[in-house]
Amino acid sequence: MPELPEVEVTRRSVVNDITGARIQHLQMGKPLRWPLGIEPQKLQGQTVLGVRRRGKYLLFDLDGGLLLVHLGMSGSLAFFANNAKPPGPHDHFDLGTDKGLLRLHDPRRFGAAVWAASEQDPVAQKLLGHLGVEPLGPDFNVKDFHAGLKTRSAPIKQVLLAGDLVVGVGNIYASETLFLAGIRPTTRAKKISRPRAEKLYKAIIEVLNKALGQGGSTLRNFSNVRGEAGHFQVLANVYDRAGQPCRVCATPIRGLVQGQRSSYFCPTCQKP
DNA sequence: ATTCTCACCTGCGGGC
DNA sequence: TGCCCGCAGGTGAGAA
Repeated sequence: MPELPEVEVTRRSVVNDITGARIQHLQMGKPLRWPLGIEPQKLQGQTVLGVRRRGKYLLFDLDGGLLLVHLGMSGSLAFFANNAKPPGPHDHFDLGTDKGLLRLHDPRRFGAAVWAASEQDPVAQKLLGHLGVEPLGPDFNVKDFHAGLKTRSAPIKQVLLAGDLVVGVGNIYASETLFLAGIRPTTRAKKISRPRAEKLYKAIIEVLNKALGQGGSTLRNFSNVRGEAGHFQVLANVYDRAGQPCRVCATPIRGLVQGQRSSYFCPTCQKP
């Protein structure tokens, strides 16, 4: 489910609720992708200092360490200021605090909550160390982006998804940004010229910001911590629109599979 | 070093 | 109605 916009929407919707909260209890459900890595009771009494985002990870800064949360494919967070229901069969991580209960709901359990002493902790570095630049941050620039593309022979769609050049672009927004840039998903990254790299660079920023403004995309069940869905999906130009007419030129959108992930493109608007 | 494939897990929609 | 299949917003590990 969640790509950068959804994770950032989640962060923004929870940061005021959780910042300053003192952890009172922690309850785990079924195992998630990775173990928490600490005895849950050792988090009791710690205070949440803030919530940051790195790629698709949420970083809860505690006064005694760091809690990394990933939403996987089907995860979402909910915050209950009071009277939360008991955890359901897909609620696998409950963080009870004096300000309310933060709950990770994740049917497929590809998500995770991982404790690390700090960002330099090997546990954190294993997850964050290889991540590329933040596309909505000050370090994202055309020059470095194009230089990075030049070193990769893989199809551009898969380079975007890999997250080691630029983070946060997942399966929906990869197809959408490539449509906006007029580049086919199969185009080899190193073949992309500087002008086209610049179009793609701008498209990434534009698409992610637009999705943020729509509260993200809700295909099945994504919502922010107040249970509100996103609306970007209805604005998608190509994602999940195989066979439907391109919104620009009416050519039927094509679908294909790359690296076991579906891609979508307009054969007229997007050039190899 | 980079690229590719697999694995993890559950639910849902489509076709028969 | 019910079963089976394929597919779903991610990503680390291991192989090639």
